[in-house]
Amino acid sequence: MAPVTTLHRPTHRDALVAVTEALEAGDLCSILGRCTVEYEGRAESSLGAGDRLVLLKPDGSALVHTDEGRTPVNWQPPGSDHTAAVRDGTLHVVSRRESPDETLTVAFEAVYQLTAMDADDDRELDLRQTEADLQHRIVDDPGIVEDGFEVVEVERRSTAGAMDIFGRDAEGRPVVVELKRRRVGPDAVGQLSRYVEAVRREEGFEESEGDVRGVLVAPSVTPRAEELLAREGFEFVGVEMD
Amino acid sequence: MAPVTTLHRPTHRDALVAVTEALEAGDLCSILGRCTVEYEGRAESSLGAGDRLVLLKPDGSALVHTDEGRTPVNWQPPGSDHTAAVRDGTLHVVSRRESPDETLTVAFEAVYQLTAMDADDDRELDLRQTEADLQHRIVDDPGIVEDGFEVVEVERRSTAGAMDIFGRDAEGRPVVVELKRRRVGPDAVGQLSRYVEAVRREEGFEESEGDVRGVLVAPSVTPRAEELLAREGFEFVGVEMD
DNA sequence: AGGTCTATGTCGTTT
DNA sequence: AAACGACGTAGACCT
Repeated sequence: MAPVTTLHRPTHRDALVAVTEALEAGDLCSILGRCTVEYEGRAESSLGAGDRLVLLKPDGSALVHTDEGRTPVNWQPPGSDHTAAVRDGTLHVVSRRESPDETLTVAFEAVYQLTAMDADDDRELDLRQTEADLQHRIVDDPGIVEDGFEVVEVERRSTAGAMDIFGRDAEGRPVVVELKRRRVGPDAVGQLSRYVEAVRREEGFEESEGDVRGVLVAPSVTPRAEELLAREGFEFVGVEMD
Repeated sequence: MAPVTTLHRPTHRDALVAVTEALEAGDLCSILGRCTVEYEGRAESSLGAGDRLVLLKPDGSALVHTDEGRTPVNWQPPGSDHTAAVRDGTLHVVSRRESPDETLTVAFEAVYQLTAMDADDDRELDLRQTEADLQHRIVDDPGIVEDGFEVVEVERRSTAGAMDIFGRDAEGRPVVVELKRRRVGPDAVGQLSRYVEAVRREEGFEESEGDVRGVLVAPSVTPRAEELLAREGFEFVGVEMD
């Protein structure tokens, strides 16, 4: 039934009790208040006082959201330990993790509202039009790459890593296929290049079945990527994602 | 003073009024409730019913958070248009944007709590230990790269893009420096490689001042990246970020 | 609006 | 735990 308990403009001491209980209970805890934020870990940051929403999750995530942006100004990843304390009469929320050693400290001047929700949520997101979907489509219909193309192996491993699709063209030449769900830049060409080079090094293809081909399959290419493709002698095949 | 107004278990019609007013007023709006979520745009997704926190920001961002993860299950970037409506007696929140055309639809079976905050926040995040900081450090003290190194140009542009630092070594040979604030993988070597190639192509360095050198400056390198560096004849210089 | 790159990227998967 | 790559990446900066 998802009980939700709310405190309005609680004293810092009452807020402390409520946060502690919410963390104990495994509740999703949302705090609206005026706060400063310090972070130290992989990098470090300071944020002056402002009105923000702080979200503490039972999995150890912490998020500090301002009134702008999709991305939190500050955060802590899942697996962190949240603790609350009152120091100098003000509420402090600290989230720590080790490896890497990182600490997020939120100091509230004022707490406007504190809410704890016992969230009931067992549904998982069903996401379509991913790169994996494109891979499956090509396995089902290799002609998407080109006439006569055959899939030999998916996620074939090499010293350069796993390539999306390894196959053969109509003449039996080895083909490395790199997939992207969106318009590709220079980085994707670099990736394809590393795989093709690895296949060339690892197997004596040149003499037996012809040189290794590289094919990039994506909705479109940027100009710089196109130039790189041409320079490396690779090809591009356009696909729609829907 | 950040007025915060809260509704507890409002009717869907009352929730509609409150959301609409909050969006009008430019408030940060947080909704706790049981909902399903549909997304269609660059990809598409469905999410079954569960208890979540939905955050609507005055800049047009929308976030749907479950009780797990740093990343929202679903979202809409800043610049989207939020609208609310009651259909079949239940509250629907829709966030749309064009270019790309994307729609997020949140349908509430139940609203546990609805909060609007007139957030006052003009402070910006001060972030340290970024790549830009490393760049400044090297401009101030080029010896970090190597003895006798001189910075010629920062963000020098080439047909392959802007390189972090372009300089000369003690013998006057051209050096392309690529910076990373953390341990680097194969992609960074590819980047360096593209810049070095561009410089080689664009200028007749080989004959006049010797071959173009490539140096990767970062805290550390992964094995695959190290192998690539060696193969391309590039060098690595280790730095601490603190 | 599109291209390119950084990020405390995060997240999943595999070694 | 480290490595590697995908992500509806987001965000910044530049053309």
